[in-house]
Amino acid sequence: MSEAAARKPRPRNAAATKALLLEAATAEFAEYGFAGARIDRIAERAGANKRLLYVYFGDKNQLFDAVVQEQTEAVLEAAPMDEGDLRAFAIARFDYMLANPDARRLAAWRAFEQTKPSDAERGAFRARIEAVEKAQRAGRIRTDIPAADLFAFVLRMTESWLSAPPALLAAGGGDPLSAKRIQQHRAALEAAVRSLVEQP
Amino acid sequence: MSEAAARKPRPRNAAATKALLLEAATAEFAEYGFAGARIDRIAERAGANKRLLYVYFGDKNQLFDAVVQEQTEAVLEAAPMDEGDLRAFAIARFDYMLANPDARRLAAWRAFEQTKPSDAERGAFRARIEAVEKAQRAGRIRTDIPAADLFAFVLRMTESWLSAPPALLAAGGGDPLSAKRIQQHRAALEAAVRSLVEQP
DNA sequence: CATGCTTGTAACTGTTCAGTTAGATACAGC
DNA sequence: GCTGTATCTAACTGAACAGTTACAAGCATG
Repeated sequence: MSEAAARKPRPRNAAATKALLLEAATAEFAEYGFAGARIDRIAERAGANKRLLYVYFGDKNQLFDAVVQEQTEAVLEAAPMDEGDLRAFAIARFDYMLANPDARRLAAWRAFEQTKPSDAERGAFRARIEAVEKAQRAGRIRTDIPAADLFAFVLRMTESWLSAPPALLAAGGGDPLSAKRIQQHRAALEAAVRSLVEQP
Repeated sequence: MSEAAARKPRPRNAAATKALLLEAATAEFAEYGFAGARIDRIAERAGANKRLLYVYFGDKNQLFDAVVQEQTEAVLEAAPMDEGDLRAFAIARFDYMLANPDARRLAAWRAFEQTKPSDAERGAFRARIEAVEKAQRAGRIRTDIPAADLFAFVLRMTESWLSAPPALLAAGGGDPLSAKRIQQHRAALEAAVRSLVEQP
């Protein structure tokens, strides 16, 4: 019993433990991707026992799905697109990605891992494309490029700097991620999207 | 000896075997990423013995470096940028990525991987940025967006459709990767880059 | 204060993996 | 043909990994 007394079991709180595990998993998957992520490391990050991970989430795949779903919803909510305003959408998405590096990296990983998209995610994209189409019909933005293509361009442009190849960032002078440089790029993004979407 | 006769050892050709292994490794890393790639599967793909992989390339990390370096050089060569012509660059890069899915996936991987970029790669990016700056000074393209930012936008736009989130491609109607749709997007890319780079 | 369900832990298991060992076969120079 | 070196192979090894087992302790309800 001398040993047992030395242990310090964590206070019992299922919801809090589950949230800690999800948070730890988010960081782990963002850092290493799905294949590179380690279950033991996630449990350690969360300060929880590995077993609980299986109790709460099933297996590694389901845990990854849970992380992806939460992050996807957060990004979609953070960057809405009212009235097909691609410029506002781009800036909102850029700001969110700037504030949430894990979300940025998970988005990149997900593009790579090619998992089947959920109906909800597909629906969210469809709604955005339709909003762009509506703006086209209203004559607010150019019509010579299909709405889906226009949206795809803008989507990628929001990540152009923050997820640029390291070699590209290193090629320029100065610190590419200083607050000042980031603000400069943010202004560039706004100007670029404006030029891209306006009637030619 | 009865068994030995049944085996069919491959003809001896070090250079050919090495090339086969590199090709197989490229496909494997493109498909699964670094952590997901399997050494045994690479050897099997190449129809060569695993041991040779260690003889020719060292270990998994060095093999990955060899693949990345080869692919990086190929992409840089396929999409040059003469006179800071971003439009021609974008189309050339798009066409190359269209014809080389492995290169596309490896580029996506490299974009967010944290490894230190090589001097050669950094130099290649620097040369491209300088070409854009030169075009700016010559008054051929807009100057209100820094050359590096402009280049980063165009770089990403070349991958917007081919590496779009699956949910986005699935949201549109029809087959997003049919030859006809691809050509439509190619034209959209050309128009988009033109609008983006011209003097506002 | 007993019973049963929830939350937690440590130690274990079977498998898969990168990397190694020991040795066989082709081929070039003598 | 004999010998040494380069090329190739199958079988092995130790570590790492996802997932499991067996059990302990808290906590609510009678």
